[in-house]
Amino acid sequence: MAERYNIKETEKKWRDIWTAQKTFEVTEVTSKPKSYVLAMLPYPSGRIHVGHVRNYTLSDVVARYKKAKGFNVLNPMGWDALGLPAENAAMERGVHPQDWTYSNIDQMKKQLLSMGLAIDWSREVATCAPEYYKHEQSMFISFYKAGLAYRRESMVNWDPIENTVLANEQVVDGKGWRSGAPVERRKLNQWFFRITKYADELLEGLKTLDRWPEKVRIMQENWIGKSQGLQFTFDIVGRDEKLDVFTTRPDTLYGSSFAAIAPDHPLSKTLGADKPGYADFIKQCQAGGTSEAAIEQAEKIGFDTGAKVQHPFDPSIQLPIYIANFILMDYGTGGIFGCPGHDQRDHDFATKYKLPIYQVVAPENGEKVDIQKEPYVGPGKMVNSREFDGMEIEAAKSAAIAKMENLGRGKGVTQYRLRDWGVSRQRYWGCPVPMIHCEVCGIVPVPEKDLPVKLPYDINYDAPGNPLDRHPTWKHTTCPQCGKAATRETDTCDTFFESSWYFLRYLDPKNTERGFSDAKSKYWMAVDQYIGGVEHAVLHLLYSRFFMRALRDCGYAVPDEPFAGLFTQGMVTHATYKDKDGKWVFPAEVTVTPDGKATLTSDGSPITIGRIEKMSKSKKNVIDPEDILETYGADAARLFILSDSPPERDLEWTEGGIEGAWRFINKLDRMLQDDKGNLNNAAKPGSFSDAASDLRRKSHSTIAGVAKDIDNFAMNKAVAKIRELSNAIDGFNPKDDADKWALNEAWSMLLAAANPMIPHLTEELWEQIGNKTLLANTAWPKVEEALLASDTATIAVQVNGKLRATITLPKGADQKTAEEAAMAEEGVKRAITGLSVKKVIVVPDRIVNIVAAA
RNA sequence: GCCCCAGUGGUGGAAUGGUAGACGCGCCUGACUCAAAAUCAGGUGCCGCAAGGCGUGGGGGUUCAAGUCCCUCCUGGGGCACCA
Repeated sequence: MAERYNIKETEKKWRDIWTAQKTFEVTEVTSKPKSYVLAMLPYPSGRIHVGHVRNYTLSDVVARYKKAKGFNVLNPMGWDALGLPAENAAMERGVHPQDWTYSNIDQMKKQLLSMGLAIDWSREVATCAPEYYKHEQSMFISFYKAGLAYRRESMVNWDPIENTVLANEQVVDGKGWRSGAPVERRKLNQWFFRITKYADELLEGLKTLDRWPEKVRIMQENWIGKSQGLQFTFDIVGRDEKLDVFTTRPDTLYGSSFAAIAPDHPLSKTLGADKPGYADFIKQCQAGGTSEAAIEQAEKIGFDTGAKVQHPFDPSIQLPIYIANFILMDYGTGGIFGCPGHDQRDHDFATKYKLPIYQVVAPENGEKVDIQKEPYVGPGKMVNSREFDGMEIEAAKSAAIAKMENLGRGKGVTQYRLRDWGVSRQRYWGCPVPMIHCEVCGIVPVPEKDLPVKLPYDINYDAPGNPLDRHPTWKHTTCPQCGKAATRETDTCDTFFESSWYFLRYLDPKNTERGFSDAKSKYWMAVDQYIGGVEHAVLHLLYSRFFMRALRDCGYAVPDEPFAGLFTQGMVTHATYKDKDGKWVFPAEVTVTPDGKATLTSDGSPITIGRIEKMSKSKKNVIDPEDILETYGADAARLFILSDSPPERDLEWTEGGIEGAWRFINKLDRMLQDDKGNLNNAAKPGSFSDAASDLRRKSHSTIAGVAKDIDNFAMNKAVAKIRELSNAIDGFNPKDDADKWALNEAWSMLLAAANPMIPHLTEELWEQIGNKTLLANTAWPKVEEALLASDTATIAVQVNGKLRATITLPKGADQKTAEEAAMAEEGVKRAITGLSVKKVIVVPDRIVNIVAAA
């Protein structure tokens, strides 16, 4: 009996060898094609979770496979180390954010190392290091000089729990994305990045990203939110002021019955301030949007200013101007014209304030619509619209825009939903904005030679708000221009800043002069395969795309699109458990019997099994990867994660699944110990037995199939093919030297194909079958195409589309042969008894379908 | 409300319009064992003793042939949402 495979020792042995030999360290090699494989960098929370394991296993499979395929593969890792959790830990536990972060990095790195990842650790980056953020401060200044970073007073989303500003993207359903607290609106001076300058470029660029998931492209497209329409000017009756409005439905202009402006529109005060009830109304609008209930009810309210505008096409028509809470100041012009007949919101509003509702579009099929009851928003032709009558909607839009342009009152314009990216955070643990406020000179960038502006270490959290702002000395400095006393900007940057360019820093991590050299960027960029969670579909991925364009315009050599290929993995889920008191319980504390009953392991009390959900700390349905790696080893963990679900779908973590993977690891080792004496790696024999030929066909088709599956991210299918080959090897009994040669070939190919998934075991067995060089450095096996084609084909025989028999014929047998063989089958004869054959369809080597009827 | 995506055995999931259920989990039978675990051999979509019939969320359609294409409905998941 062979000694059982020692997972722990063997896995460590190979990791040490890879490290010692610097197997995965790379430099720019022009003789090979490059491949940049990148997993989204983790936040150093201190412990890896199963989602990380899935992410890095996927990127590792791709990296190892690409390396075998002859690519010069860069697969780096780093830490997204700035951010709020470190400060929360500081406040809760009195540790310093920096110390907390670095100790977390140490712990997490140990865990990652135990996964056996093919990472070039010499390029490791932590974004909280001044050596890192120095370069983004330099970029910030470049952006400022290029007009891409600017400061303005603006309404911000204020998170009252975290005491900080949130980006629009960080507000989910009116609540802070982390705290869950209802967001308030406050006015503050804030730094912004002018992402809107690239709105159209970012939209157009999506079309070139053919290796991105369709879903992510659609989400970004919606986020950018391009709409074409007409902007025009209303004259206000009896006043000099004008009202600009934007509409995507200029065709419905003759159906308008009111105009409306946002509560914070400049005209709001001008027209309304002296009217009774105005102040109350404005107060009511501001309340709306802060409280959760108000957001959900979202009732439309309006205030009649008493002022009127003239219809641009017919000054005799006068429309009342309302102030309405559903108009947004920061979209379009902050003003609209209302056409209640063909817009739901306008209809709601008109109904409430008893404004007239006119029909100007009629369905073409003559269907009657009751426009007073509900608006009609479908296709049709114009009615009650004078010169536009009879036109299709699209034609009427063009005609209305043309007419307005001729009148000199407006023009066709494009609007975007995308807003500039607010990057200011009133927080300590972030990259300091490298700016100085001087009473004389205004805002002055910190000179390049004074970078980085480092965070001070001696801070305290005794009071709420920003520790930088109340630090006794840090913010006091002198103006670089006039030399007078001045103060530093105390805002730090949104942490999405760091992750917008980290993949460039990996290319040149030791460069002290610039963030990265142009030459290295030209060699490695773009990232060939980026892998991470779909939760970053808009935020991180859009910011990174913006960053490339901004850097490009500041003279850096970067491609417009940072990520040529993107793969978004599914979540890892697990059943949830509650004890008899209704409290959540960790899976590790629960024993589940085969009949599906669960008890608390410690005292045998009953446990209720709940829904299968995304792993989350709050529901305790989490598995600690460290336990798994310790118990089953890295190979088993990796194999299980890859084998069950397609990577883009959710993966349910099950005890049975990980055990199955672990059994397979041990089985492979046992099989090899049995086969060891039966391998022949001498010269290739001239002929093979039928059984050996079958095995060889399986070996070669596995190599071809696994390659295709990995290329398509169908890792579960690749694993299935590897198991099939191992089953074929298991069932093969070599009888002569040629058989032994075929068996040796099968083992070599099995190990090569499985190496990206289970690198430790395959490396070990590779050595045991007599190889002197690392499998990690071995080229992907060459497929003998001739072997893939079998010389016979199994053909299905159907009668009226139902399977009645299968026949085996030589490949390429002609239609007549196939038809005759099919007709000779008992099952076929029986099925056509009493019927006459009308037609026979023969698809060579595939199917014969006999169409028969009475 | 709008926009995506997905519904296949007990279960995770396979299937260029051409033999539905590969591969795994679970389960059943057997071998080994005093016994159990591990391992090994075999079986396992449903109904039926069998012959056979029925089967990819429901209904309709295209086709010699539909899990796959088209229409429609249902269910689940995700994204966006006073965006004029």
